[in-house]
Amino acid sequence: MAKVTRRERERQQHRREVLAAAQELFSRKGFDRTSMAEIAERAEFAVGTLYKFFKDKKTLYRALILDTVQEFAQVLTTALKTRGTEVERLERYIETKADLFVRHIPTARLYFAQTAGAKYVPTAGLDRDARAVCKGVLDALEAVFRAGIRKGLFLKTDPRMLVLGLEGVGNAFLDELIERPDDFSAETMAGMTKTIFFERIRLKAR
Amino acid sequence: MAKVTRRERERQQHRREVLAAAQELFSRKGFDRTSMAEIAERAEFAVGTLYKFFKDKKTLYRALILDTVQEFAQVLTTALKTRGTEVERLERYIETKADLFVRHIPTARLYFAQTAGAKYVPTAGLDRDARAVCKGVLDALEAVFRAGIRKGLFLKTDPRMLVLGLEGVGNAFLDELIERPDDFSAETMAGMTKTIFFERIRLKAR
DNA sequence: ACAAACCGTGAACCATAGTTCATAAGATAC
DNA sequence: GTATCTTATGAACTATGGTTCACGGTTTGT
Repeated sequence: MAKVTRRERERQQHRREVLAAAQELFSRKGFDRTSMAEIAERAEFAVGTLYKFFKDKKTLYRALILDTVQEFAQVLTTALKTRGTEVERLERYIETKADLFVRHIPTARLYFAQTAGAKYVPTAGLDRDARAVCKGVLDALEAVFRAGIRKGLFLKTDPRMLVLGLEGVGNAFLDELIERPDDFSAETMAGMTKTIFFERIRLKAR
Repeated sequence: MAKVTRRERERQQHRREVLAAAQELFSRKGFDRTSMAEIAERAEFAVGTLYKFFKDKKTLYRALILDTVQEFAQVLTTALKTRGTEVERLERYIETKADLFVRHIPTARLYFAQTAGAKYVPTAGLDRDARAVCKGVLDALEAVFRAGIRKGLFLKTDPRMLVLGLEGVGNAFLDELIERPDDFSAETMAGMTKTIFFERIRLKAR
């Protein structure tokens, strides 16, 4: 008998189905406005079944967030570690992020909920280790800026400020992209981010 | 008998006290996680009393948001309408906003909840006219960019993009400022916003 | 001084939604 | 084929929190 039996495989499959349903609902309506009954209905299970997979609602949410965040963080840090100058690496980060977000909008919303919007989301405080993963990405970003500053590529400032700034512009555009996906392309958004952050917006000197 | 009797004055005072309590709680914990009982306790009234002032919880929240948002919008649009080049006006906007936000942190959180974080806040949809007020500020901002572009001060792009970008950077810094007010001053934050947005971050050409 | 109007009270009411559990259905093992 | 173990079910239970309302105290007007 194989270690991974059909039973176990199906169980895991069902678990994933629950997570998928939860992802759709949580990302659209947030933690408090999504009920276990809704998740159950969407996943085509009874409420009680959800509790076979997850101890309670918070645990389900946490599991979902952690999955989501880890997956994204993985891709983003990889993008940051590619070869090239610091500017090129940051540009790759921006493009990758834009691409990733348009392709996985519900996931992106949840990722946002943990990063940008975390303070206004009632679930802040449920996360802990998801937060640590997000911080990992920001730290990697900071390291790139730090290196760039050392090499004289960037203005000599607190790299944390640059991280904040880049994430600020980038997320603002991505948010727009997610909300109105038909108005602009991922490329436009990534391009604008790069322009604002690395080129001059203002044309004339004062 | 004066039109405004003592009774009416005190009633209005009590109403304001309720709003103040609600502001503190809503801004810290959000709509869903704040109970009427808590608001009542903090305002030193009985639950029933809250319903003498506001039809229900949503109405109370809406009233609060509208007050908050109008007050802020007023100050911000004024800042945008001062004399000077477009760049100067935007700079004044940035400084004013930073100053306003540090001085009124709970209010600022609520303002954010309506603008930046609105999508991840379960109360999205309660607002309507508050949203219109916020949009007014963004439109004024867009007009300034549009004028700047026409005069050749800024890159010839969609002014909406520039609005998004400026708000993105600015809010990212302000958020940091609100969360960790001791780490940085309002001036530093405003300065960084201006640097990123109007000057060059990158020093060398490619 | 009396009545009417007003304000504040908080226990009780009710709706919603998270959680449990006895039971049924199905799979696995022998 | 039967026994056993696993999984799924959803009605019932419970907790939480928004809302109501009958009441007591106080101010206002006559």
